[in-house]
Amino acid sequence: MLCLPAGVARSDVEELDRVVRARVPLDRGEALFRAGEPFGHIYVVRTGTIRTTLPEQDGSEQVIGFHLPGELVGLEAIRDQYHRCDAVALERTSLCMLRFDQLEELAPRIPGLQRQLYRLISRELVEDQQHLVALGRRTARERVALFVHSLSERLEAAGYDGTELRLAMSRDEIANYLGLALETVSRELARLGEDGLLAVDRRRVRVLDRPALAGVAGRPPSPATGGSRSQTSGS
Amino acid sequence: MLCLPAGVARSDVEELDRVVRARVPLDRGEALFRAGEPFGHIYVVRTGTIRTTLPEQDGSEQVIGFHLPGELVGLEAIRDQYHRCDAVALERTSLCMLRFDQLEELAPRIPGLQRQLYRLISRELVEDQQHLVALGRRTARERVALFVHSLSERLEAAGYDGTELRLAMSRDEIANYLGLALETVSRELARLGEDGLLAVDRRRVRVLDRPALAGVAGRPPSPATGGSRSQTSGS
DNA sequence: GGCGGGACTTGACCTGGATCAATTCCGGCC
DNA sequence: GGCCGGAATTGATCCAGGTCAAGTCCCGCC
Repeated sequence: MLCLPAGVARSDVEELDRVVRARVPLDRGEALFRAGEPFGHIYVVRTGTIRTTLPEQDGSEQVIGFHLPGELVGLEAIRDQYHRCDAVALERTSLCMLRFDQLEELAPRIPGLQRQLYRLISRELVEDQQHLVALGRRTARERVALFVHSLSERLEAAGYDGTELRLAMSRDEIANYLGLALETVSRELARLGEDGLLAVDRRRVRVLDRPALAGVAGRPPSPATGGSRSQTSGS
Repeated sequence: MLCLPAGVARSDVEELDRVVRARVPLDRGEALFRAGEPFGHIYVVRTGTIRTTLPEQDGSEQVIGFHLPGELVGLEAIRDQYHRCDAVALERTSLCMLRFDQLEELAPRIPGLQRQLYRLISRELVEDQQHLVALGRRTARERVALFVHSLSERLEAAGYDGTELRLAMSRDEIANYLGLALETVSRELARLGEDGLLAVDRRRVRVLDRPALAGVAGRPPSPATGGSRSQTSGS
């Protein structure tokens, strides 16, 4: 039930509880924070999905990330002590809210907590980098495949079934995230369906051929972290 | 001369010196680390430029970032304890090499150091997010303008002249970074020159009209951190 | 100082995905 | 159960930028 559980001794639980100020429940569409608000807490998603967007000066928004259970939200604000993006719940979502100053003070004193915190931060960095790869010179098909594949992997990492996804986000939001038009996302999802990699029914997506999906996505084939090159299955 | 200087008391300098294992000098083209190598240190750029790239399975590489003086390199490796990108010097570069485990142990004990570390990490996150904005549905012109503008700002943050840039990276690397073809980068730089925003001479770029550049880049006009919307200057 | 080669520029053409425009579908509500 | 509205699909056209193809320039090296 804790938010940063790895390797934390039972005896430290009550100390941690001081930091975890609250379990924040949000309804679909509610904001966790908005760009410009002062920074004070970081958040861990427990259930649900948080979308972060960077407001553009022309009024539009760039979707920066979708945060799934176990992932952190709000780190970008540490630098300047105010939030630079909006964070909104895409569905009923529950989060842990951690006072950052207390966490900072407590983390070094609890074995494993500091390390766990660094790992989670690093994970966000890695997530952004995946995103960068998706946006840099890849075809629409590859982007969409990478998106679904990444969602699938992350849901599995959070203990969910990674083959049976219920997308919390609209086509429009996916398109924005991937740097595509929403029509293109729709078309490419349909095509991945026709090709037998996915079964797409509105926001319900079933991964039918994980290796082929990973192939199209341009991701290493498996949890096998070897160095061997391998072919993408050419549809 | 220190690498993480902000707010660190003089008396702690020698402790810090234990952590700073070495000043690493790299020649143009030399690697700081490669994807797959075990993680042990993080690095602070002192002078020069580091390029980080994520290897793709098809053998190509996605340029993830350019790291300028004062910026951190190697954070992505904390998560899995091995590096997932290549880091290479684009010119003669000098870095501080910090043993991460010692830094972890020391940081909480030196007032200001921990906070400074968090800030630098957060900065990397923010930098990646800028990059994401650049890649998400922007025109080639906007991307290139944003790139130059961001370089300019960061160089100024590092104490350099932000109007007189010497690009350490090739057109090809910029193109990869921005998700464009190198010919397009060349053309758009030329166009920004024709329009009087920049003076471009090979790798020498002078910023002639900063506000207009920021406008094209879609960035808020100035260091004025108000909330007021403002117009982009047309052409 | 001349030579070779990589980096950059410039031009012509072509295509992937954006844009515009209906149409369908589903889910909530009365 | 029928109606309404937002979300998604599907189709037709168009264009920004990719690709291909010459040049040109500069810099290091002999």
